[in-house]
Amino acid sequence: MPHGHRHQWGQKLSGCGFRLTVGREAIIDVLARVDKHVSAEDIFLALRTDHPGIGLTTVYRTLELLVETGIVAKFDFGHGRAKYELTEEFGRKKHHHHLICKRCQTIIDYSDFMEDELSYLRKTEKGLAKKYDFEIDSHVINFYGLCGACRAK
Amino acid sequence: MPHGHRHQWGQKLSGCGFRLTVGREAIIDVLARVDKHVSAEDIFLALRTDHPGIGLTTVYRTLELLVETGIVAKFDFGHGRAKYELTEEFGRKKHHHHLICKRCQTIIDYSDFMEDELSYLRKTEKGLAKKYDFEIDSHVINFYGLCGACRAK
DNA sequence: CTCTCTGCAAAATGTTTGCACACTC
DNA sequence: GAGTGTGCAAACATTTTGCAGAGAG
Repeated sequence: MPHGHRHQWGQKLSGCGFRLTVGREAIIDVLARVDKHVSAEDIFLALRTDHPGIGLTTVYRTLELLVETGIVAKFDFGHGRAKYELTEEFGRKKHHHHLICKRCQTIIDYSDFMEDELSYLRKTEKGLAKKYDFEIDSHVINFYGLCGACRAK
Repeated sequence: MPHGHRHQWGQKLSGCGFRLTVGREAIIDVLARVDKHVSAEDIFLALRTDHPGIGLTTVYRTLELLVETGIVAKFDFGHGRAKYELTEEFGRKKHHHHLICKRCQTIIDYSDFMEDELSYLRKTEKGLAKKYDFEIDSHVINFYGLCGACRAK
């Protein structure tokens, strides 16, 4: 099932003049398996079992490459470490946004209410692009607050 | 003119059991003067002339305190350093969002199109709060892309 | 006078870089 | 075989912490 995607990113990488290496494949595999935001270290640790040879440096360098080529998206939630996940085009996960608990720092991904978002975004992006001469290609929407568990305390 | 605000945050701080020190006042003054996102180091450097005694450590500790008490908002745009600015309640700046250039990392604040946003947010926040048992108190909306100058190159 | 706040230096954290060797194409 | 990719160690940048002394209430 993931083979369609695998070929996709393989083509993308070699199409951009980058080589398909064992390390890169393993890193993308981890991202595809976990299906949530992970840090570079998360990936590094996940690789320890099957690919103990891959160093943290390679993980960082590969992630940078994947972000450049649009295979991976990088997020910074302000908790000290960057998080990464496959983009909509290359992963299984559909477009989503974040609910971030200020206390326990849990991040909930949601894909609800996207119809409302769509109409708002279309108008806003169009207006902003025109007014500020800015070509918008992506957006991040985060809601901050307290999750139920933290409020209960 | 800034005195109304000054008293506001002074009361907030002492009300929370924190002391009003020269350093804290100077740091909030910088934030009030610059009226844009600044890093801890930006503040530290801005203080070098009038308050050379204030160390970077104090800036960090004060900012943490101000974020806790809701006087300052902390942003992380993923460019390595956190940025701070006075919250809507304590600063002159009204509610805004960000346009971030992926190439030159310029951040444009905009306050346009807020009417469209308001209706979208009201619906979405309400729906999310209910579905995920989450008490939302703030949000961040960032648009990423290329500014006119970078596109011209 | 008490207790918080502060500067300094050092530590901790996350990420990047230099270099020689390894592997892909 | 040519040239990109990699591991390791060291460098780097930002932020945090320990401690003794200074300052606010």
